[in-house]
Parts: sequence; structure tokens; C-alpha cells
Amino acid sequence: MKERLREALDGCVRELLAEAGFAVEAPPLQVEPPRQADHGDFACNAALVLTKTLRRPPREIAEQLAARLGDAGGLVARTTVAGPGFLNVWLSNECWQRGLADLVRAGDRVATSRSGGGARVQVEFVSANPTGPLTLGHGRQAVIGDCIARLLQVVGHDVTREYYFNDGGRQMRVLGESVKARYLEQLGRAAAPPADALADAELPWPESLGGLPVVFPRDGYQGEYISEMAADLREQHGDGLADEPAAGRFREVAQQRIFREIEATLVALGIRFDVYTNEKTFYEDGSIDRVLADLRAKDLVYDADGAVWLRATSLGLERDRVLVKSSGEPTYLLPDIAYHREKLRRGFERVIDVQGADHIEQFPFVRAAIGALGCDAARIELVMHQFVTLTRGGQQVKQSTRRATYVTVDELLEEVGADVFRFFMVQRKADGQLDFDVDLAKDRDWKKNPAFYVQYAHARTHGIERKAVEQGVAMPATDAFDASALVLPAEIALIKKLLEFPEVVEAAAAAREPHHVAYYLREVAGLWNPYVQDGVHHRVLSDDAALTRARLGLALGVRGVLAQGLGLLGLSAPERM
RNA sequence: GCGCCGAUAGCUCAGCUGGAUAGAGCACCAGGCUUCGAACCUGGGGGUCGGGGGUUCGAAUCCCUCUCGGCGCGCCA
Repeated sequence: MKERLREALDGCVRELLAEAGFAVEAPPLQVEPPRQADHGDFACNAALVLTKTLRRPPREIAEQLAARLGDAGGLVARTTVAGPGFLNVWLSNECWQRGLADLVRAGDRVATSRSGGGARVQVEFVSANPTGPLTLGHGRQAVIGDCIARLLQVVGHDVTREYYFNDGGRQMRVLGESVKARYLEQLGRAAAPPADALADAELPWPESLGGLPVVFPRDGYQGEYISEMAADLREQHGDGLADEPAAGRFREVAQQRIFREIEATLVALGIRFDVYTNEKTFYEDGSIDRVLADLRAKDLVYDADGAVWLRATSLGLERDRVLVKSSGEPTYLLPDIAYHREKLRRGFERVIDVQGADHIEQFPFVRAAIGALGCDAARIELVMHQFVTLTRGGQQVKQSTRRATYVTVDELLEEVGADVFRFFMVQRKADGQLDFDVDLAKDRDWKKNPAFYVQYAHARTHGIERKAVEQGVAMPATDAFDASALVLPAEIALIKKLLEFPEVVEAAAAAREPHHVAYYLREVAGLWNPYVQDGVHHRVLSDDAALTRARLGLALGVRGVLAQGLGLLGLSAPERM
């Protein structure tokens, strides 16, 4: 609808320019729904943009444009020139009614398109190392990443969801040590470190307590799940593992079990990954050595203080970074460079990294190094998100990773359910902190809880259908639907909003900003729910058969948009609530 | 100290590739409806868009600066 109007206006502008003897290209016009409804269905700024070129007052240009536009072949009902020179355009009701008919025909594939041209895109997200349960920050990232993937898929990309994790580094070592320490404590062969020392890194750390050694690592993982795993090992093996190295069974069992639990959490969230990539791969296939050698060949590597450094300053960055520690062990950066080079080599046209704000520092180094190695670093994008705070009973709940006093995704999921969890996590733009209001999320009142508000709007389209069937009224055929009886302002407004859906989805996908979809769905539901509830002025099911069919068709249009929209956010679209 | 992000209604937030009188939900106020697909509808009050400067026909939006908050600035990941 908008595009047809834009084409018509573009044509007029070109004619106007040609007639005035200007050989210049027509500037890109803005054709947008204005903020104020009484400024028309669409407002065009053409006259304001052209005023400099044509050297005529914008209002005069707008008048000429309006005259030239006419009714644009039945598209336009009327036009006005307003304000500094905006051309306000109202489209005819017939035009909107036809639009709804097309939309109903598309069903729940309204926004599905091929604009992505089948381009291969990788979205890497979550990528949490298996050291413990997923936290709310991971949860937000999981939902954002998955929604971006869904958006890209629906507009025609070939999407790979990928999870990258590290099982070679310090974190995994400490994990094994933490489990073994708890195991030994439970056997009475080691002493648990005092709670205050665990909580405060400044306090002294005892070598032993009460004649028993303290083996729990200073920076160990303090969560209850560590003790539980230790208890399970003790149950299975008694004290038979006392001499087993922490880096052996303990680490392996803990890693596998935590990873399984992370996967289970993700599945509960409706998220499945296509590829899991392990840092270890890059050691084994030699790509780490190759990266190092290639960087060295470009004189981007030097040795100092027993470590191997990346000469990042010569790539325009603030400081140099260590690639291989003096211990001989690579830092996180080196495999990350190898990983990103490998991503591009796999042929992805776009690589999207979704990362938390705490990882932001890393990205420029990876990108610079990749570029220096001759890869097209511009194909790598970063979607950064801020953290999640939790509000319960009007109070912020303190989260501390160190003390393991954070709320996990599992815990919150149990309280609010996957649908609400996802909606809340995706409804805010990524680069702002997210305040998760648990009380609101748990509120079953659909009027208050935005996730339910949208789902209920969808369920109502089915409720109406059930009612219609009860009364022996058939739903209109989706491929031959006549909407011409829909003339109420509330109906036209709803149709206009529904027809915005494809472009909302395209824009959200292009910007990698799924929150726009959540906001949009709230708006659709905000028109539909009152429309259905206002049984005083109009009812969907009435004695007028043609009107009833038209309104049932409107319900189908709403259903299609809400169903696909909810699907894009990974929420269910229930038929009843 | 440096870097990134944020600051918009009482609260939670949209709007930010510059456009007209800055929006939504919740909360609040006033009317209405009386349970039907109805845990409802209609209307209203509420703002120096953190402060200041600049760019221009026009700035919440772009630039500079200041203030406050979050995150980061490891041979952690």
C-alpha cells in the first residue's frame, strides 16, 4: 500500500523536476504514517526536500504535487497540504479493504518474504561455558539471539544458530577443582573455606582449618549445584575418587552434566542450536598455530615478558594484547580469532555475534585481527546487550555471580513460564538494561501482563470462531474474502495496523532488533481487544450476514498477524486461555 | 583517568538513517456498561525528551560539552 503510493509520488516528483528543467535525480522521499491520525494515512515530505532545488516555497510545490497525483488510479481518497509543506494523503477505504483481503489470503505467512535472497547467516549466541546454570543475562541473550535468527529466517535467510564454548581454559580447570574440593569436604578429608572469605576476596584465605586442608579454590564456583554433583559422585563411587585428579573425572563429569542442563534449559525456552563449536577443535586441527603463524608473517606478533603479544596498536587499537601466556597456554583471544576466521571460511555472508556488555572489549581485537589476516571483517556484526536486573515486590534483587546468589533461568522459567519469559526478555531494545518485573510477569491478569495481552488477543479470534460455529455461521473463505462492509474507523485503523506488519518485520530483521516486533504486537492487540470488547457499538456476529462475514475475515487477518508475530518471538499462539 | 551503553509522563518503556501539537502500557481521576467472544468501554489530567551550547527551514533524534547511572579497561573468559 505504502509502496504503491510511494511509486506514484516518485513519478510525480520526477515529472515535476523534468518539467522545471532539472536533470537531477529525484531525492529519496519519505512516505510515512504521521504521528497524528488527522494528518492522513501517509505524509510525504517531498515538497520540503525539493524546495532548495526548485527554489519555490514548499507549500506551492506540495500543491502542484497534489494536483498531479490526483487519485492515483483509485488509490487516493483525498490529499491536503499542511504545516510547512507536508502532503497528507488519505487512501480510500476500498484500498484498505483490498489490502485486508490480501492479508487474509496470506494467513500466518503475512510477513514471510524472500528479501534475504537465501543468504547464509550465522547467529552465534549464549556461548556460555559449562561452569554453571544459565543466568538471566544468558537468558536474555538466548532469547534475543533466537528471535534475531527467527526474523532472519522469515525474511529469507539461511540461518545457522551456533553455540561456541570453551572447555580448555582456566574456567573448566577451576570447575573440576571446585567439585573435587566439595567431594573431599563431604568425605571429611578437607575443610570448607569460611563463608566470609568466599564472599570477600580481600579477606585472608586459610591453608587449613581444624587440622584439615582447605582445597576449595579461592576463585572456585560456589553454587549449590557443585556440592550436589560432588554428593552424587560420592554416592556412586564412595571415596574411590579421592586420588582422582580434579582435571580428570571431576572436571569431565561436571562439564558434561552442566552442559546437559544448559541444553535442557534452552530447550525449555524453545531454543535449539544447529551447531556447537568447541574451542578444542581449533587446537586439534592446527588452526590456532596457523593463525599465530599468519599473524607473525604480517609482523603483528612479538614476544615480550615470556608471552606472545598481538601488535594491536599497529591496527589502530588502544593497546597490545597477549595471545599466548608465558605458561604457554593461549588466552581466549587467540582461539577466538581462529574461530572467526573459520566462520568466514565456512561461507557465511553475515556472521552475527550476540554478546553481553561485559564482552564488548574483545570484539574490536577479533575484528582487527581478522581483517589483518585478509578476511572481510565487515561481514562480522556485533549485537550487544546490557544486563538484566530483577525486581520483585518493588525491590531490586541483588545478583552476584561470585557468591552464586543469582537467579537462574531455570528458576525464573518455573515461576513465569517460557512464553512470558521470552516476551519480557525481548520487549526492550538490547542495548539498554532490562528490568525484569517478576510480579508483573507472574500476574495472570491478561489486561496487565503484556505477554498474555497479546496471546489473549490471538485466542479471541478463535473464541469468536467457536461462537460463530455454535451459531451455525461459517468462517469466510480466505481466498475469496470480501471486506467491503468494513467501514468503521476502528476497523480501518485495525486494517492499517495489520498491513504494517511485513515492513515491521523487515525493519526488525535488518536492524537485528526484535523488540520492535513485541511492541508492534502490543499495538495490534491494543486495537483488537477493545474492538472485540466494545460490544455496545458493534458486534462481530450480527444479523447482517455480509457484515458478519467481513468481521470474521478481520478476525482471520488479526489471527494471521498475531500468530506469525508470536511465532517470531518464540511464543505460543494459544487458541484459548 | 580512558572506552562503550543508558538518561523521554508517577512507574516500565517505544520513538533516535532530523519533520507537524513527543507516544504506549500500568498507575491516577471522571463518567458509562452489568458479564455476552466482556478479568469491560469512553474520556481526562500528567513532560524544561538529564543540563548547557552548536548545526538548520525544522533537533528527543546529528555534533560538542557537562552531570548522573551500568559495564569494561587481566598473561580471566
